[in-house]
Amino acid sequence: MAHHEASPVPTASLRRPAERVARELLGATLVRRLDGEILSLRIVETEAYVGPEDRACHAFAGRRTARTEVMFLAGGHAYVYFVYGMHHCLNVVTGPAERGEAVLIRAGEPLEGAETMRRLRGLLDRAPRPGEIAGGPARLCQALAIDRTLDGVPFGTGELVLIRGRSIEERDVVRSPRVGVDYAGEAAAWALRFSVKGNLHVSRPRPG
DNA sequence: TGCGTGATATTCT
DNA sequence: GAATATCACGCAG
Repeated sequence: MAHHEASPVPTASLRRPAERVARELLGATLVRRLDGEILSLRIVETEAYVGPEDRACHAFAGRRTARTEVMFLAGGHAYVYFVYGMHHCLNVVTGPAERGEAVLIRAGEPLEGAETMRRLRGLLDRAPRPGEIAGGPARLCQALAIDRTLDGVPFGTGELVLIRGRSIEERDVVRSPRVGVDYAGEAAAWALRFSVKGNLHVSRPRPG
């Protein structure tokens, strides 16, 4: 048993700007409670979607639809969307209510419940390589059984919890452009992808 | 390197 | 309403 109590990421800290939250969530632990079992992973890669002025953000220009509605809740809620006909992606809503910004959780390093995550990923028959379980936003959701039923749930009170981790040193943080947002004009070049330098669980394409 | 796959947003009638 | 374009991806090959 660890000496220090596991302390949740304070909700107030999630109500700050997405760029800052994305940086600070590196090294934090994402906990998923699934049928009483605890699955957890250490967050090693995130992306900030900074709000109305960000063309890559689903809530660009304040666009408010059935899908994006939870992005306008106050920071600290989960925003889960479905894309490409088969994939889910998990975001942490950030900022104050009505802003429409979020942080995409892109990759994690399995901690507790790795066996169950392997099963959920269909990788029980062989030894997965680093990053194969949760290296990528859709893989991470599959490994943690996250889908739209979790859209809008608050972090910290049930199925999803964020736990503070040892903070990542500045020299170990890599900033690079976000993945798959070439359509977003000048925003495509903004360095809002954060990852832990050299970590093998970070998704492709590798930053840098 | 292609492409599945279906929800979503946008643009028509 | 309906047609169409697009997509914050992953895997096969």
